[in-house]
Amino acid sequence: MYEKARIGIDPVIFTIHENKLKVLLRKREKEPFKKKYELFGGLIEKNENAKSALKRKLKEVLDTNKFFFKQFHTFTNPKRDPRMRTISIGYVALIEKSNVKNFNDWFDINKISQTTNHPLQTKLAFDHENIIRKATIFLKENLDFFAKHLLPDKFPLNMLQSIYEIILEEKFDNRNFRKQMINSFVKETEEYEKKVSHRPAKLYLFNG
Amino acid sequence: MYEKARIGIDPVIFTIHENKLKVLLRKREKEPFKKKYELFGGLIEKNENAKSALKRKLKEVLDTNKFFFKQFHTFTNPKRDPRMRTISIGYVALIEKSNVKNFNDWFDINKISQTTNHPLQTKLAFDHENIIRKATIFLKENLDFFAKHLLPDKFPLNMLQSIYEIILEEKFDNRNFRKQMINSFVKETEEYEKKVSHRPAKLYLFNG
DNA sequence: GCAAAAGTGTTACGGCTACACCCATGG
DNA sequence: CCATGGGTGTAGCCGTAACACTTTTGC
Repeated sequence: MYEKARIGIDPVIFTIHENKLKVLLRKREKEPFKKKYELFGGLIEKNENAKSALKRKLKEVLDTNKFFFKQFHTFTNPKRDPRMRTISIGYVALIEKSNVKNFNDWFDINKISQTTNHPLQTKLAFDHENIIRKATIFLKENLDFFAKHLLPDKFPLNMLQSIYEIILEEKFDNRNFRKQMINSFVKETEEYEKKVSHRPAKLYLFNG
Repeated sequence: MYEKARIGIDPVIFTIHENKLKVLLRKREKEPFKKKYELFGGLIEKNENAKSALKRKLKEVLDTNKFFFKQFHTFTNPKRDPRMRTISIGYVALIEKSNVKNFNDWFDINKISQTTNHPLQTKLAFDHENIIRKATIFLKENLDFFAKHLLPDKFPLNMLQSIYEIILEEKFDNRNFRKQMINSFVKETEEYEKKVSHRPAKLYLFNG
């Protein structure tokens, strides 16, 4: 016989800060998983679809409407929440760092997943470590489409390169990287960086 | 306040038959959407995850365990089922045609989506036309990984090429196609096609 | 004038595209 | 011997990779 379930949404919220890929987490104050870290999830309400629930939750958590998100996988293990059957729709969410109010609760992705080797002693609540792992893979696979949401409208090409290098954990040749981006995704503006104590960079825009 | 929902799984089951990409559908016998066609969906039961529910359902519908499937999107519109709130996890499922028992209920994908231009008069129940459309896009985008599940273990290269051509609706140069596949996905065997009234093709296998 | 980061051009290589004819088998 | 589909090689082009020095600004 079928069983009804609560429908959760779990956004894995990423930003780039201090040259690290970071995820927003909070510490649980109640059981289960008291004092473990978790994603800022929520539940879908009556007459609401997942997208609206997600927007509502992100607005509440981030205190802005300036974010991007995309669904990547739905998690349905019947024991994933020990209290009550709850499935969760996983989203990747991206916010540009100048829209972030404070960086207290943001964690370096590489500091989180280093616990992966200790399956019995995970730092994270529920299946959230798994959700974050899958979200990170999804982010890497789709970086060409997602990178713009981690940048201001106008940005120096080297900032774009550094986002690729941080997320893909790989260095790129500066000349080749510029050529590729100009050929496919970005175009130059007439503006320049300001107030930097070195040669100011030309600013670029994403096409389309 | 949150609302519990039924959790459905909706596999879009594809095969290649008579040089067409076909989807398995059934005609509804009851309201709502009586006499419209629908996917062979199901509901997740107690203590069951989506993957098990899907396997159970596919086994029942296809009368075999020889199929492949992959989750691609979850549909959550609160009005998608007029009877009761039901979200649905969409899967692409693939079956090789020699494992199909009969082809009565299989529909050419291009005959289904030609109704897309008439939004007020869809042939399909619920949001299943939308689910099929998204599944088809997902199949196209991932064909390099999925093609093997539409073929027998050992197959002629030209059969692989025809699968690419049917699904992507695009012709490929035979020499170039062979070189690419041999370089990346397949290797030859020592076996040949049998009982064909022309030069028998060498059979190939997927790597790994 | 020094520190810091921006910006730029060329060559070599490899992969991709375009293209047309011969081969093996059954009937 | 004919019909049917299987199978093959090469040359040109294009994109990618490798590589190091000059420029602009603030201080």
